[in-house]
Amino acid sequence: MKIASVIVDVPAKQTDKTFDYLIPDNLESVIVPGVRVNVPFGPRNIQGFVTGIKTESEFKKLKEIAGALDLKPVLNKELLLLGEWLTEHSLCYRISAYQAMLPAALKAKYQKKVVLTEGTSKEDLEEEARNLFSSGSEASWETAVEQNLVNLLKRESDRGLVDVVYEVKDRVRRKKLKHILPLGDTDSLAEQKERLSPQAKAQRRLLDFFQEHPAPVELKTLVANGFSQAAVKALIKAGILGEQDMEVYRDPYAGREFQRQEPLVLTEAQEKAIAPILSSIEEERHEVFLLYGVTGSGKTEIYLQSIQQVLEKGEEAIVLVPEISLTPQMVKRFKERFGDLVAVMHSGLSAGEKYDEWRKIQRREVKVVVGARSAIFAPFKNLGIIIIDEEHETSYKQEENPRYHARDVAIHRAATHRCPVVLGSATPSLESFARAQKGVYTLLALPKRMNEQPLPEVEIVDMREEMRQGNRSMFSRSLFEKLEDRLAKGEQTVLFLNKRGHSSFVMCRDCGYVINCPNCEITLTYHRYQEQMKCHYCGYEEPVPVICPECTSEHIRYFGTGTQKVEEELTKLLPEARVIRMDVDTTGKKGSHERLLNAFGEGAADILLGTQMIAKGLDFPNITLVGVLSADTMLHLPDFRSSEKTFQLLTQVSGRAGRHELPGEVVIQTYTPEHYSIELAGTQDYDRFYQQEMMARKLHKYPPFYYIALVTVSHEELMKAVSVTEKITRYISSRLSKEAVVLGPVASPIPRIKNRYRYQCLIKYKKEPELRASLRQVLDRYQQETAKEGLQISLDLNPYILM
DNA sequence: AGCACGCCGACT
DNA sequence: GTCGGCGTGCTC
Repeated sequence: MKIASVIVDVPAKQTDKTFDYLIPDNLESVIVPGVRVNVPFGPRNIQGFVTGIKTESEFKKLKEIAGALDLKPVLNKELLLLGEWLTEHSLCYRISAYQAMLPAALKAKYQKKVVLTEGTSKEDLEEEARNLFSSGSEASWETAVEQNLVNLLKRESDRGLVDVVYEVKDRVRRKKLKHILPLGDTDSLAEQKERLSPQAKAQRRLLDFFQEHPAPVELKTLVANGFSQAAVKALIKAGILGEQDMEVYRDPYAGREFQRQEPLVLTEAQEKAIAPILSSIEEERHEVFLLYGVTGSGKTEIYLQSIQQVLEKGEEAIVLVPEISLTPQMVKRFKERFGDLVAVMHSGLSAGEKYDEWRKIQRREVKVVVGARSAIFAPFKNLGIIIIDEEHETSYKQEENPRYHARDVAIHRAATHRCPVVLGSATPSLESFARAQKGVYTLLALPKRMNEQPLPEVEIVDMREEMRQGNRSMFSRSLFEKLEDRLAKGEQTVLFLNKRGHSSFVMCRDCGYVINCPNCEITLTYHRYQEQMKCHYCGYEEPVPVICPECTSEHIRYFGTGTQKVEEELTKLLPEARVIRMDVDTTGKKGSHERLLNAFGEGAADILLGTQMIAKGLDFPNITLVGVLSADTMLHLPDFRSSEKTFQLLTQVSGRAGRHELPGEVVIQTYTPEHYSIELAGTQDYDRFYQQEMMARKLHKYPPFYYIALVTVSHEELMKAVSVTEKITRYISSRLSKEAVVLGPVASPIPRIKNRYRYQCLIKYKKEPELRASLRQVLDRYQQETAKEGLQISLDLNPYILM
């Protein structure tokens, strides 16, 4: 008998290994590595992934696999290996790695139920237990617990009257639609038609139709074409037509017409940049390219034509974009070029839609996937290229287990497939640019905009000076004048602010009391719309205070500026201006993001006001002014990348202006105009910024000169968190070389979240082959306390958020 | 992670 | 003498 090795769906240290199961005869052909199975595990049934087949096991009392969930493996050989690599690389459990690689719809749902045993009727049970089974022979375990019947049921179970069963359910709902099809061939249809009663005109017409199209047709389509349901029903009853539920894909882009677009003629600069990529594709050589091109320099066309080449070779392509629902224009360009060969995967899709897109890939029905981070795991078999657009974006790093960076996964996969990776950006991450400088990546530069338009003129306004001149408004005089000017000319403006809500916090003017979250060490944010104070970390909400809780003063003031407040201010100052506001609050609903953007593109508003999310992708000819209300809000975050992020964001936002015929202008308002990331964003001088920032990183021993790893320990008791972090810090220090720097224990920048104290230890290192093993040791050492005493230890090799 | 098993104190 | 509390260790 054959034996399968299975990774079970229990994310825990002790179960992070394979378990062996016998393969029952009837499943022998189905059970291959990569299929999901149901297996008995202790007293319950759970899901697992088959990772290997063998004929012998050290374990003697093997159980049998209960069932297979797939007929075709959901993980191919490459992805199974990639999962192992990911486990090693990010120090997570293997099951977590595999689950991260699949759409959420393929995750198991568990249900615990009580069922009457065969031959038992509910009258046999004790009275209290009977009404539990009022609606049949089974009841959910949850309601049994609610009704306090657990003990009773245990007795009944001992008497053999009930059983407790564990059900593993697939979440997948394949969408099915009723289709109508002729049961006989065309000739028999003609025959049947003759036999119909002469009055049955409609039925005759229907048969005419099917004689011409002998394929299944959706009932809805028939009705839409003027056939009546009655006629269809009659023919089904007569046994001439049949109905069948057929699986269809949910298509998020259904009904959208994409006009076929042919490749554009490349500029000389583009030709020069694409040549090495094409030859790498041709020679099946793995190489990483950094495509460094200013906004509007035509990177996308290079992506498109590289993919074209890959498709001609019969291979496949993955394109990662930061968060695709944000860039409908990007999707459009891919669909226009490659039509139905494109699958799209992003967070705006429902679980079912994501699953359907994933299936198209699995069934080889598409050749290109355009998607956010997790699309890097697309189950293609012949990858010919991987493209990561806006390579510097932090959303490529997953901030929960497995904590992977899509760039690393991309390079790993591309190496196995011997194909190129193209990292594109106008403001590359320091890490990538440094690698390109060192020759690890190949640098391809597109220094000019395609239309030869100069980059927009940037004015940096010192808001301290405005204040001194008596301007207390949130708009500098210069920005306000320009706003009025655009309004008069009928041109559009984008105003950018990186904060949501109304005002960031509420403070008492008499005693200085600031309202904090009771569970987290963080100030509550005022949300005007719901008149609530909200915590962005734990979701805690409370009404806005009327009097100060500390000193009962009534002088409560709102500080900081949010998008809502700017909007109000705008309507006050420029009542005739039509404003569209875009932030998490107004784009929460599916599709609203795209709707708002389209409305702006069609000229439904003069001013687009928004947060981060409007920084990229929007490309409208009528935008001639971009205003950044406060450039320094993120500069002061406790994060060594804050300068880099500020520079990238400002450059990105500035690029929104004047992309077409009309020249653009940018106004950046700041309280620290002398800071190099703001000053150099003003002149759009990436190279000088790179030099400056590299010096700072070298000095403080940060990436790309050093790698970093972060250990965060959290516990309800402060002392426990501190002492564990201290022990860990000491242990790690003892295991590393003298070159490594171990900082800690220190309180996290957010020292308490959801009533848990947080301490951390930061490790900076260049080469420490022992580090991963040591960190695993740490997890092992504290495993019991993690399981029982509510201790949490999180490890992040290459963290992007140091909080 | 669940869950059973087992050992201890409080009770019909 | 039994019920139910939680600590311990296993799940192929």
